[in-house]
Amino acid sequence: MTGPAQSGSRRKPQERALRRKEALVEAAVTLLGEGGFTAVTHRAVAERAGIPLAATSYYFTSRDELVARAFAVLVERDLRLMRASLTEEAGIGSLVELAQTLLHAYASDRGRQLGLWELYLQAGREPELQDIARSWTDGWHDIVRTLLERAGYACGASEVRFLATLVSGLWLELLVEDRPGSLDRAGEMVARALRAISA
Amino acid sequence: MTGPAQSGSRRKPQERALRRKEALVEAAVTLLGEGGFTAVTHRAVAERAGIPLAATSYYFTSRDELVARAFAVLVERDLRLMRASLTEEAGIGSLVELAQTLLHAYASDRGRQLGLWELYLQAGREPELQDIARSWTDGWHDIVRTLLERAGYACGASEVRFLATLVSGLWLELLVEDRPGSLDRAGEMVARALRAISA
DNA sequence: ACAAAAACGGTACGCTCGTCCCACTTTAGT
DNA sequence: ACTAAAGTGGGACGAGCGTACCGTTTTTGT
Repeated sequence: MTGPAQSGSRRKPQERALRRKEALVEAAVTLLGEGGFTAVTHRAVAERAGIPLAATSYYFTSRDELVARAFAVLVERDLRLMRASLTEEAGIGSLVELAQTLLHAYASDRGRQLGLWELYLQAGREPELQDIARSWTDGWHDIVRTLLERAGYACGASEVRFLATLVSGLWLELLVEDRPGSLDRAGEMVARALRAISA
Repeated sequence: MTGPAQSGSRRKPQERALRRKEALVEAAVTLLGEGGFTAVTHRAVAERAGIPLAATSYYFTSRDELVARAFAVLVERDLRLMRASLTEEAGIGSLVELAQTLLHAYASDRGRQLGLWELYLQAGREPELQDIARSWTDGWHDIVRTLLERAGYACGASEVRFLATLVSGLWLELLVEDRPGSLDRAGEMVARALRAISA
């Protein structure tokens, strides 16, 4: 029942337990990408992680907590991945190309991205997810900021928001309806936004 | 079981049946707004519509079909509402004010909007919903186009996409995380986008 | 060594879900 | 008037769900 693992701990948690808990979150993340929010069930997660069913209730007091944890991990990982591909390719080509690289990287991981947006949207209904959703937005804005700074653009908070929001919209539309030529048009729009900022 | 109501109909459907089917869709729309995608169950819909459970299976071959129908209705209604508030207020103030009016109207119907986006996102996984999702985007673009034309802006397909996508992103962010001052910042960004277009 | 706490895992409860079955009533074409 | 189709609705089935129970094993502080 109520797992004493994460509540009032009078002893330090064991190492294997931490690994198992991590494995559960990992399985939840995978399942979220494969089948969306509804696919993340206790049984599916347990089976995917190779761990008995009861363990999921032991490590997480509820399914919501497990989902929230998966959301947080997914956001963190997403931001890290974005930062990584950003530092790698900096200075190679134009910002537009970089944006396309980012968008392309996302398209290769469609299921995971859909799951992430799904959880983001869920945050609109469940206050417990709000903070994570905001941290995603904030992190993304930070990335856009450093990107603009590095390229020598003027970037107050307003400019950053402008570009970040546009790319988010672009990216979501690209993800849901993948129409032919969307990528090119996306690049075109980013270019237009950059012109608007530099002016 | 398999309802012969919508398949090979050798007789014309009865009027009461049509009303009931409509009532079911209406209930589904409401429930979607209240509790999101997962709240639209056969039982909940039937109860809300004041109709026995079995009827939901009679009129719709599956839950997915019911949800898809609700999605279509929601999109159509949403576009109509937007067009309406658009013709009403045209010429009153600036485009920025108009955008704020639109965004404000949406905020007043938060649950419904969240449900709509939820279904839009779901379209990324279920091909049956793709067409509806695209018709939403297309309809929205049309609205932005007439809006721009009326205000005397140059509006090729590129300009329309630019503004429409930006506002979509704005709008979603406003909906999920409602941070203080978001509305003002949204107006600011729309103004910037319009400057970018007119230039 | 020994208790206490943590970890473990098989199992079961209670519930809700989508869907189906089937007997019944109403409607409409002839 | 008759008959076949359409409509109706109570009930049930099987599956999957979140979660709790509880005896067992392992770890840990003393």
